Amino acid sequence: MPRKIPSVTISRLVGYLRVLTGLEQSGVDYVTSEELGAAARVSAHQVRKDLVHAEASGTRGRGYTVAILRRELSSLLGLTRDWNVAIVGMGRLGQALVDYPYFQNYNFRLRCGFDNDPSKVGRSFGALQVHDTSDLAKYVEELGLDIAFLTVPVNHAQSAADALVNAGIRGILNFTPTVLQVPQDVRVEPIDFVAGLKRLAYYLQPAG
Amino acid sequence: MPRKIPSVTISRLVGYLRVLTGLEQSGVDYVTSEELGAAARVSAHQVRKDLVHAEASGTRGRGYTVAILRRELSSLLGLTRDWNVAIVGMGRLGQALVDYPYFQNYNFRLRCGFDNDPSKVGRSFGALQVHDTSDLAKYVEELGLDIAFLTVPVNHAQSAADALVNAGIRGILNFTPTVLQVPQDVRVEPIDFVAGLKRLAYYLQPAG
DNA sequence: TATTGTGAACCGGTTCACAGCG
DNA sequence: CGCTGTGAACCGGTTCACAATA
Repeated sequence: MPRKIPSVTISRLVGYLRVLTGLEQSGVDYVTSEELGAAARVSAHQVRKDLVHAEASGTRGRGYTVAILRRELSSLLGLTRDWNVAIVGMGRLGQALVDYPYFQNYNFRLRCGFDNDPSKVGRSFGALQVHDTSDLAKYVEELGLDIAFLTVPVNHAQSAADALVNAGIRGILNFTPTVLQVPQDVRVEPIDFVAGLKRLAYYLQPAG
Repeated sequence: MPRKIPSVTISRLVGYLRVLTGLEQSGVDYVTSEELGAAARVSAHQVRKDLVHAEASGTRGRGYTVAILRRELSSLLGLTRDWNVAIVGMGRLGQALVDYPYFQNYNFRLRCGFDNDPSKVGRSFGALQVHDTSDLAKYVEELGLDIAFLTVPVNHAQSAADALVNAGIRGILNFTPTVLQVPQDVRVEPIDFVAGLKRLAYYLQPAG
């Protein structure tokens, strides 16, 4: 029974997993909470608490076994099964995401793109075929789409999100600078460049 | 004297600012904490506490004056002055950011790009000229660069960050899936697609 | 009367110190 | 002996109820 894990812990677990993947590729066998924390910029205390939360365990006196811990976190985070992904909005950003190289690992499968611009529908970008947004529900069914990258212009963001929800998509990676209004059973992860920039601006101020 | 504002509050203030900008463009004069909260998906209590933190104030019985509040938040967040921005790494993603339309508002000025690929140095993407990464310090000085978008391949991310820090950049919008190690006086805001996706995967699991 | 502003209570994550154990 | 695992203390943000006020 997976106890409730704080969302901020989930974020950090994602970070640890990345470090572990690197370590495993480098042939490292064991990590201590100290080392893992240094790489992820988190205290060793925090690392241990997080890992207990995740029901992962190490060896006292030696540390955590990289391979085992990596597998445990992968599984906890749901990264052992395939996830079918679509790009909604094939503008500049959507196109750039088509061959963004870091999705390949981790079983995220880019299945298709959507756009409502007739000049794009039917085309392909790289290996990715573009369908008409009005056929969303059909392809969600056909390809078993789980997740959408939302890369439409801001003013279409909410209506596109509504369409996604109606089509049965439950996970949205929201690249538009908006707060989407979605039902509770739909999860939105914001990827907000503009918000990030504004936060930077605040902290760069002399008195920030 | 600006008291210490929690970083999570800063993030929400950025959200309120966005809503306020929209409201002002729609010609709305007043907002209540209730309305502002609904739009930003935050409780009205929270909105009020945050705004007190930000030393912004409203009118009892009526709400907050949109124009005033917008100005107060803009100023608090450091968005009244210009910020000079460079793109470091002119790959697919860097190129897509060149004409990402939502930076234009808010006084963020894209000044130039950097790359170490000779075939890109000297070229322009849109209006953006690309310089050699080894000339970073020179252009930081010359153009008064404040902020860098880091869009290089992962394996170059840390060394590029080091170069940025040495050149005097104090704010980095980190688009690479890595945790950068930087001095305390440098601020990094992560924009991490892959981490976002992994979080989605976790929450989309049946028992997530 | 409607809505802000705030002190107090609450809650939950973080830190700490140390016990547990290989 | 070294490092994990954990109960307890701490701290800070969130929630709440209500007083203040336009």
